Amino acid sequence: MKPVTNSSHPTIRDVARHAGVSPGTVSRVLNNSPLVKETTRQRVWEVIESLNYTPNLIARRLSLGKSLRIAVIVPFFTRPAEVERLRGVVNHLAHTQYDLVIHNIETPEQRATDLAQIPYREWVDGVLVISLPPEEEFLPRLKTAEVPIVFVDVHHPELRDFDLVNGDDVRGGYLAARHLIDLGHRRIGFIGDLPDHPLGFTSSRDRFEGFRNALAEANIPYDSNYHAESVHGQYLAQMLAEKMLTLPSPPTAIFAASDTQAMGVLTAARHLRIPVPEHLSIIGFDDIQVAEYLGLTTIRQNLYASGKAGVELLLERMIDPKIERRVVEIPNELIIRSTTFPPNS
Amino acid sequence: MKPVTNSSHPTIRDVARHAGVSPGTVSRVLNNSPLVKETTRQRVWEVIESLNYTPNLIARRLSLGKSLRIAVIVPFFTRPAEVERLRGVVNHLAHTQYDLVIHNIETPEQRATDLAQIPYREWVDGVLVISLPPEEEFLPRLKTAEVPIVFVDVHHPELRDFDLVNGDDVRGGYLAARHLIDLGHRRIGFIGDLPDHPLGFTSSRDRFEGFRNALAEANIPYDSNYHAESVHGQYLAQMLAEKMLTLPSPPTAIFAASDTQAMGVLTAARHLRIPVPEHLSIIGFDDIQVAEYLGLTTIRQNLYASGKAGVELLLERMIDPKIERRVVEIPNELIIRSTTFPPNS
DNA sequence: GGTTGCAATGAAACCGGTTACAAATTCGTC
DNA sequence: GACGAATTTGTAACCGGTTTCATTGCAACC
Repeated sequence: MKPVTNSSHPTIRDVARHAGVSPGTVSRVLNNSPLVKETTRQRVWEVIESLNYTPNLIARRLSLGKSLRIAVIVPFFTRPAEVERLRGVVNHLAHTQYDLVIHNIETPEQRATDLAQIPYREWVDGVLVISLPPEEEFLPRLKTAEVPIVFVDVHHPELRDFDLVNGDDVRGGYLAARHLIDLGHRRIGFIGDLPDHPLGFTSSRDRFEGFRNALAEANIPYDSNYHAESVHGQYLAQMLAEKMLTLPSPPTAIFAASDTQAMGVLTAARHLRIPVPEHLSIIGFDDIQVAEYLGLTTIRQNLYASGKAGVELLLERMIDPKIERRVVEIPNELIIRSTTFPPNS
Repeated sequence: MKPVTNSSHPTIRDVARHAGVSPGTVSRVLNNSPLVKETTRQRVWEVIESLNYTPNLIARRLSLGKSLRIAVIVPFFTRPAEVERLRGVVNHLAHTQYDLVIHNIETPEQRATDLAQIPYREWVDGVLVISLPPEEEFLPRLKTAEVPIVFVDVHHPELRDFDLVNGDDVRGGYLAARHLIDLGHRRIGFIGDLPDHPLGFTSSRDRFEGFRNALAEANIPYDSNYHAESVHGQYLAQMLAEKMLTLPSPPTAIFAASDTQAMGVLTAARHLRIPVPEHLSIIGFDDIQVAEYLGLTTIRQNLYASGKAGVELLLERMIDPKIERRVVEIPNELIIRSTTFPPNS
């Protein structure tokens, strides 16, 4: 046994030398191969512990041809809803050997760069795309990517071949409108995002679709005065709401396509001194954390569960790429709090 | 020139073969070495592009002995304040060749595992520890770690050897109290976290210290009735506030050690029908996103800047480990909104 | 024309694991 | 005690880059 002269970290060959075996045997011990005699296994473990040896993951990756890493591509990851999804991802991944690399996307250019580079075996073993519809031109490349890709919260007709985790925005919008209709409202406003977001988000549009379905079902005609859209944000929603609420015949209820926008509507009502919910009912979407504090009636998406489900699908597909394609639906839920009430007739 | 028979990704040797040069030369071209003739460089680039070659980062890491990766260790990364810091980190890192791996910590055990394993050269090239004081027993190990470590928002006397990025919680607490005192308040309550948090957070304690300093400076005696602490959370803060506000001589103003807790105080006031700010002033800390919506007076920490500064320090130290140790202070700022007002005497 | 010197390139070792294959050891049986 | 089979171990190639060192090619100079 030579003394340890190496000041840096010991390698598998150091361990082998000290234990009087070959590097291959040490590798087998580390990987719990059954092909090692019990006494040898113990001797090797003793040396490993006495040397404080830890395997070099990078070498391991190279030799295995795997990166042991998963990328998640997510827009505006500081938004409350995305954070909650990410929490599901991170916590589930903590129990595995995989690392998580987060790619934050805020512009279409960033998305193009990342979607183009990521799906190569050398970089990551799997990709989770959250809330980010791919551009048409990238679809062929994604379909032939060498690593599995799972989409979470992405509604796009061309994703028929991928594993998906989705909430049903159309149904969520339906639930919201239905709730207002059931309370007796007939003049119901909608405030959402612009339908042509540069990153192609569809949730607002889909929620509106469900909203319209519910209205149609109840024979309430569509009134374009009660329909307003703008770039996502609380303040702009407030502006739209103030305009809508000062119409000659204002709505008695407003469905906002997100809780953030619902907060804008709440502010507008406060400004105009319209009592909520007595004279104006407001319902949001997402159930972000502050919604409970505000007593905001909303549609809850189980965001944590959607992140977790996404990782699970991805890990399973990484193990066996041939399993049948699956679609997980995360149900929406109506959370009734104190901003909705029957109209005062 | 042989045809491309290899279905998988081309390697540096494929490029070399097609360009009629050696792998070493291709590597030099890729790394912009000046030791390559211009004509050769062009020929190699042409082949690289025609083959759609991209270097295998893992092999590169192994060969360079670097992981090209940075770890950030952060507790409860879904909390609004941490998210905002992370945004500073992620966005700044996007321009570099480094990847980010996030380790979410929610228990002391997790912290122990991660702090013990991470600082080895094989795993990461640098570590950013956010809001997480190390346990005493780990300090020696951190001091002899092989990779640079930068602490952000960690106040601990034993970190004299590390680069630090900190807000001044004591001063922030002072600013908050000072504001209330300047408005004329004399009966001022404090609601914060328990001083002995399992993860050792110190911010609430420090903010209280600044608070007491301001009181002492104004000759306001300390009254333990006006001092309450509990586990972090909105609801528990509400309970404490309700108790404090039903004292025979309740405070006219309350400083909450976080905006989350300030929201609990707001709820308490609403329950007890105490008008804010006319009969009760409330000031928080952090300036989380919803604070603006609520009109909450608070102390703003520039969280984005602190995350960004942390990465900058880390990257600089990774380039040159011998540079002088630095401490960056992120100033706090009093944001006056509509929950503070002179007491009605 | 023969050196000298420098720029450009190639060959091969190396990073630290994994693994196919060959070799050695152990075991059971006759 | 010898034999074959089963078990265990060693050897060496390999993953795909980087880099040291040796070598080549070419121009400049005497």
